[in-house]
Amino acid sequence: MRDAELPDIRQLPLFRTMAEANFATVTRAAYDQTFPAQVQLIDEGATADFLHIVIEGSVELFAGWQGRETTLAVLRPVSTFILAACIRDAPYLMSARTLEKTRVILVPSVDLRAVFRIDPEFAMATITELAACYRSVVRHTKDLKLRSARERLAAYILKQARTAPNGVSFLLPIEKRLLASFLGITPESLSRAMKSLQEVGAKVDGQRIIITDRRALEAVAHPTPLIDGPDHEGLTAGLELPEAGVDGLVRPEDFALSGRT
Amino acid sequence: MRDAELPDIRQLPLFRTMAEANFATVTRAAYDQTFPAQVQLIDEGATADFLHIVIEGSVELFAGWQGRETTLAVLRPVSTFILAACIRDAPYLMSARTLEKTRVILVPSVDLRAVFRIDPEFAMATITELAACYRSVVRHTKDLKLRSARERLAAYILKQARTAPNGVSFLLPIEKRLLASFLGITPESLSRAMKSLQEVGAKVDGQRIIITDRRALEAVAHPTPLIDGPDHEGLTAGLELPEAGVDGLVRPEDFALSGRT
DNA sequence: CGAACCCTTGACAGAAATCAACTAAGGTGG
DNA sequence: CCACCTTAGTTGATTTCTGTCAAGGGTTCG
Repeated sequence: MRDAELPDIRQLPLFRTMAEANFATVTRAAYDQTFPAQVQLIDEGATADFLHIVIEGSVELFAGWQGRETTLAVLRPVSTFILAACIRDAPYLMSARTLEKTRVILVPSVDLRAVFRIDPEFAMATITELAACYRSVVRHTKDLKLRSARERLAAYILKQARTAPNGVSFLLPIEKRLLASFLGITPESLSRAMKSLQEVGAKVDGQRIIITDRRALEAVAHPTPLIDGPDHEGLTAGLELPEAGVDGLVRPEDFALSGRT
Repeated sequence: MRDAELPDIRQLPLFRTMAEANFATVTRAAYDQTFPAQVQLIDEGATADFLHIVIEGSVELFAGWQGRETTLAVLRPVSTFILAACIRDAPYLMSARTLEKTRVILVPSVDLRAVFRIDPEFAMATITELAACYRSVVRHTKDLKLRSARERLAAYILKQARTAPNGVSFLLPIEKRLLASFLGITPESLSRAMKSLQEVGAKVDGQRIIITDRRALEAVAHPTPLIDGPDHEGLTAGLELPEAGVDGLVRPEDFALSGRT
């Protein structure tokens, strides 16, 4: 694989602390591949041969059953996925596909398993990473079981807004149909939920969301770190969002709506 | 703590492989406590000071939000819980309460964290355990997002039946209201779902379920290891069920119904 | 025996899915 | 450059599913 992204990977919590020699071992055997959009990287049910690391682009993790499909996470650089399946040498529970042109590093899971047997630092990092993944799914499950669709959407909007520089306006980092699937509803239901939240305190204009009444939204979502996660933790569904206003300044156009309403 | 259960704990996958000295360290600092039914052991949001191990009885893991509540798992001996929170030294995402008279070992999480830094075998076992927990929650989430309430119930029944010695009849290992909460529905909805499955192939008589048409049930549930888990893996909601016919023999009364239908 | 509590059932309300039609935006190829 | 096609998103009408509220039967336990 090419070396240009090694420093990025090395900086991941998972790889940051391991011995240099072991990092070399793992990455030497790894593949570096770039895929176009809508390529299925992983088939649910297949055996886990590679740990995947998203370097550029974005990847959807989803699962299907009886013709239905649901997305479980959307990953952006730089993050790893399907670590658990690699560890257990078990079938993937989720499929993965690229959402856009995406660069992925593939680390053979055999190498991975070999290394965290001999590198305590890496083992430690793996434990921490897995615990974080686990907690993330638990929160998602709580979200699904305790909140209604509208409440989930409100919470999602507040969560996204918190990461926005101005805290008020942001662009949806993923397509609405994908967001719907992540929230566990149909696109139609999402559309209606959005509409109903407009009357509450979230203006919607295409990809742009503008919070007009945070209090009112919070009265719907009742955000809590025990479901929505602490501020410093990344969400699974599209944080690190590409966004207008990334420079931290609030721009006039962040509040401007385009023609249609 | 008393020593009588040390061998049981030692046999847990999590502790089986670690060095004897380290096992001694961990258990020496541990508490052994017995609680009556309906005692809340853990408060969601509190910081994780102890890894818990159920020795006798059963424990419900649940979470609440805005007056609502949902159960995320029911644990029976011998199993550990809230490992992830202990590792990350983070607030518990779930509360826990005893469902009956229950004996629990409490291992201080500081000791735990100290030991898996110095014991590679224990670190390895922790990784494996966490990966299993993660996969279990992912399956639960898929169940929730991909199947309807009736389909989830059918799948649950088939799963339970597979673990029964005769494969056809078994006793619900948990109260129906608890099962409802685990499946993410109200007790009323569960009751109706049960009724509707009776016409399909699952006779219900109080706690006893008898499968009268496996094929028909499977046509509803479409069971798959990618959601329901492989045969050898334990379910989170009440496997290792206390059950008539545990000796492996099929008894006539397993098929008998009591008076009312 | 009474008081809870679990479970069930019925009637109803609300939430979300489905089916269908329509708009808008983006890309393609003539 | 424009006609055409595809796809995301919206909206409306309707059905299906699930929750809520209320009541009653049965059981357990003090």
